[in-house]
Amino acid sequence: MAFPARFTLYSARELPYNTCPSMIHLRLRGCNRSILRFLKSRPNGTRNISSLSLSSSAAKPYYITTPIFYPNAAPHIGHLYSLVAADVFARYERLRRGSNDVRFLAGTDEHGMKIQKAARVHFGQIGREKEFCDALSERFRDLSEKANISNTCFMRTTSQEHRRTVEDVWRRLDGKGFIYKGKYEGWYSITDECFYTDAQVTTDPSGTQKVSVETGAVVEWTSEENYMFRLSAFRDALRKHYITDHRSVQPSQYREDVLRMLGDDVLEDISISRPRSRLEWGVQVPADPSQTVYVWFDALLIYLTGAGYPDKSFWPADLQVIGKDILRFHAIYLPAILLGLSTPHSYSPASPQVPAPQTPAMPLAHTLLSHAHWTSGQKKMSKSLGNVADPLEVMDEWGVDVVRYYMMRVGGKWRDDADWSTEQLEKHHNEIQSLLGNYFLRITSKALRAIVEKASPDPKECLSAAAQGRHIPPIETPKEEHNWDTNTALLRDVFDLPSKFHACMNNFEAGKALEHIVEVLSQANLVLTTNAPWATPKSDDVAEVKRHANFALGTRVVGLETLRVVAGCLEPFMPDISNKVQEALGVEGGVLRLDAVANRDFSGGERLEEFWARWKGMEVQSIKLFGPRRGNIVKEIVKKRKSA
RNA sequence: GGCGGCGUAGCUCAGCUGGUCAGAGCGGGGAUCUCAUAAGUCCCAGGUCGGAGGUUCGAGUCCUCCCGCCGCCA
Repeated sequence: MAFPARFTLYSARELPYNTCPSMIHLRLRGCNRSILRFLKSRPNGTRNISSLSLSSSAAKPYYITTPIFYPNAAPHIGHLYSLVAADVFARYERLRRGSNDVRFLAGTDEHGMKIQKAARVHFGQIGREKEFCDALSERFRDLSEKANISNTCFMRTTSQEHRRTVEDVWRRLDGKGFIYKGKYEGWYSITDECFYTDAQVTTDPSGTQKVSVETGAVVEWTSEENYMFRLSAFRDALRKHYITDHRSVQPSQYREDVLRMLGDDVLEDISISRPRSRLEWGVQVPADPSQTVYVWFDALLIYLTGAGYPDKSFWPADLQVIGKDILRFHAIYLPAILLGLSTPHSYSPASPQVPAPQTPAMPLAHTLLSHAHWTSGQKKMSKSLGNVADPLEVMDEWGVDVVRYYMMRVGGKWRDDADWSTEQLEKHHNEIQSLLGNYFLRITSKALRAIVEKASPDPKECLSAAAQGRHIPPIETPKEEHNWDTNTALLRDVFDLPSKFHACMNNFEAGKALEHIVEVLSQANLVLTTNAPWATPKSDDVAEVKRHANFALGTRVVGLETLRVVAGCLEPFMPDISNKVQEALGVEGGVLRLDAVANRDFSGGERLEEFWARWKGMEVQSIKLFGPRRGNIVKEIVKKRKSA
């Protein structure tokens, strides 16, 4: 077990990682991909490592989270969407930092009534919830692996360490008076696991029972003792935070939604426990065996557990990707809890609003990225409508990267519900295949290479000439058939791409970032057609033939450079495709820092010059980047429609 | 019921503080080159910018009302 780097056990328990059955945290310093590869090659892969952090700098690692999924339902497109969105930013951050200093949490939310009930139905006996969850949770781990999500840990709310987090947070809040015992009354729905107010229930058509207006679930009037959390005490502090911090919630419309939620008359305290008699599958309230911590309180704290709580070296989260349906929990409840943990004061009725501390022990997450949902046929996906797409199947059929591309290209604006359809998926498959895959083949074709062999300059000269608007050899009035201006224009846009790309990603505009990439690729295809470097020279004159060969080489090298930069930017979105291109171009390791992607002045970029040099006479292998083009699905659908 | 948002070419949508704003992409139709294992390129959309009023020299762009969707809250 020779390890090329030092590692330290991160959890309190001194268990060697290779013998621990389930929960190990490793913190590896100064290590590289080979360790990850090594770990993944082990029989269990990374599965018995619940957290792995690679750290190479003193700065706080970037911490990004996805929602943790309730595993009772099968993985669907929405889960994949959250995962991919977070993965794009995780991978982007690695590129930007030029290191793997990113902690990326995914996981499952496993407590609660639904699971308890389902497990009992499944096994026909009680007490086997954990076993039940093990299987369910695995499906989400599979989804993440299949989709090439680069999460560094997969946390489950049923883990021991998480229980300790929940208990500790509870005690601290309780110690400061933010938790009190209250009587809770309302219309309770067992299926929805929540209480409704009078206005939220109605009598069902048969007139025999009350049901929830929203879900139609049967409700019954229930009264019980609960522990309450003083959410109301944090309203002012939260409002201030969201008014001041414009990056706090993205896209901005959701920040306005949050402010609206906080702007209502009063922020009600919320119930955070359930009688244990009804809910056993959950964390027991410290020092009160009759109550179980309510699931959402439990679940939200996973982000702290994932950050190593009570250790704070990863906290706060830099980015929390969530669906808009859980905005309230992440924008109000969790921050209120964090404020409660941070404040040095205890609750006092005399000053019911708790101010946010100057230097909070547990700061709020920097940014919440809230995304909309996927619909199908403009309707919510639901089992009853039978319009639920299976993400695993879809990835099998279309390829992981194509699905990722589609999701981010269409759903990368985050704010509007996007419609999922095979037609659209096919269109986007064809789009990227043509723009990138086909362009790659065009640039690397044998025919073009044959022409280029007669050229004299080296790739660096070509790029330098194109960048500066020169011709090789120099000429006063270039002929139309080999005018380098098109190359110059393309190269300028290629060099502009990374900064545009950075600007978008920095604003969490993934869709727009992809748009810029698509624009460059479109232009590249156009330039290639315009230049037609494969055309036979119009004159037999030796100098003309030579000039043409040079022009063809210039066009080809600018094309290769376009591919290199595009592939670099595309890496967060389509990691596999991107790496294929980068490997073919001779970009070592498939990793390229974005700040090194473009080197406008052609000086000091040693690495760049290295692979440019390599392109001289290099056989960049023509490879197929995508699966076969799909042309029939749309046509068939149209046919059906016409005949119907 | 309250608050907020949306309604622009067949589809998906751009249009910031009112004056080249009537657009892009896709689909569809036509043409064309041929380097491409998967093609590329060019041309073609006459949509009363949901409807009705109003402000203004001038409004998808501001105001009012109405219609239709969608969120959040009650």
